[in-house]
Amino acid sequence: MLPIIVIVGPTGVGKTKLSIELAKLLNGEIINADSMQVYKGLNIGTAKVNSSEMEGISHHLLDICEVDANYTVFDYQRDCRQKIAEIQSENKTPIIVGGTGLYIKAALYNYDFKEEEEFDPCSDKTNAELYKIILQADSSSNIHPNNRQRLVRAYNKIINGSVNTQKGNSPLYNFVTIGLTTPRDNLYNIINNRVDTMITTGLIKEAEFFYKKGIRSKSLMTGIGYKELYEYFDGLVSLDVAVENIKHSSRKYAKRQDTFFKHQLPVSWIETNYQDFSKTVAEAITIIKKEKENF
RNA sequence: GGGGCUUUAGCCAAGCGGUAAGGCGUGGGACUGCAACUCCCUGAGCACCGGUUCAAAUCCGGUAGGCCCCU
Repeated sequence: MLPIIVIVGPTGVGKTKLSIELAKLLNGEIINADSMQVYKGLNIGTAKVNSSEMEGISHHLLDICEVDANYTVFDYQRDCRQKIAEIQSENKTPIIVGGTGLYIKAALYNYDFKEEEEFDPCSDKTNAELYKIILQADSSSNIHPNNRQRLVRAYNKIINGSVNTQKGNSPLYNFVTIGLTTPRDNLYNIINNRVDTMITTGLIKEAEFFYKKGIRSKSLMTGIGYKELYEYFDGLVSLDVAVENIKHSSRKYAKRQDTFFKHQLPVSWIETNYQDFSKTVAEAITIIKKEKENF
């Protein structure tokens, strides 16, 4: 049996295309690992695969919740593990594809999440106070004292009785991680052009549909492409500025993805060959075969 | 031809005699519940030449570029 195949890389490098080619060659089924593509209706802005591009390959964890749902890593970990089990029980190869590093890592490694009863936003505590409490509970914590979001999270873990003294770095599955990459300037060009294309192919309408319904859920207010257009609809910026902001957010996002994958996952990198994509596929196959021997 | 204003990092910009704020971008990094999130780190010696002063981006003179007004 083949190991699980994981395909990562910044937005726009060709992960989707590679995943489908590999699925065809390796009897695979694809599991989405993109935190925004789980939402129904966010299609253009998230560059979601459409049914004709799927070429008959089964895709999982796409469109599994409404835009106003509050889907998190906790849910993803559970759902992804379940899909892995299902696919493997049919003797097929799970191919996890996506840009959300945390989701992938939480699914594949021993990350422990517990169902939590209450969430304390800590509005009565300063960062310094939270930091102090966290250090007392876990002296190895490396959360920065300015990172309120993480401090509040860690504090809640403590009051829920699940102190993270252990770093989750033990993989629970056999898997190969293939990272697609391309030089930074090229990536930025691709991103900029892709945003222009999204705009001309209906991103504004897609976002406006939810805006008019008055929906300001997490997905729309944090998803790149949507949050910037909401500012435009709100009359805060011009359309041109909004589009520039989308490009800018996308570039920064791609950079953060690079950093995460480079340091948080055991990635074998391949530079995408845009002239002859079959060479990219062949390289991926070579890596997978080599890994298979090691198992 | 005459007069006034202006010139600080890739961009915006503070500084008004005592040894260059800040923002943006860029690059690097962190990462167990908003992760397309959140957070951290990262640069110049002040257009050029000369002068005054213990000390000049800051004052004076000249040169060059920019902006504006007059003839």
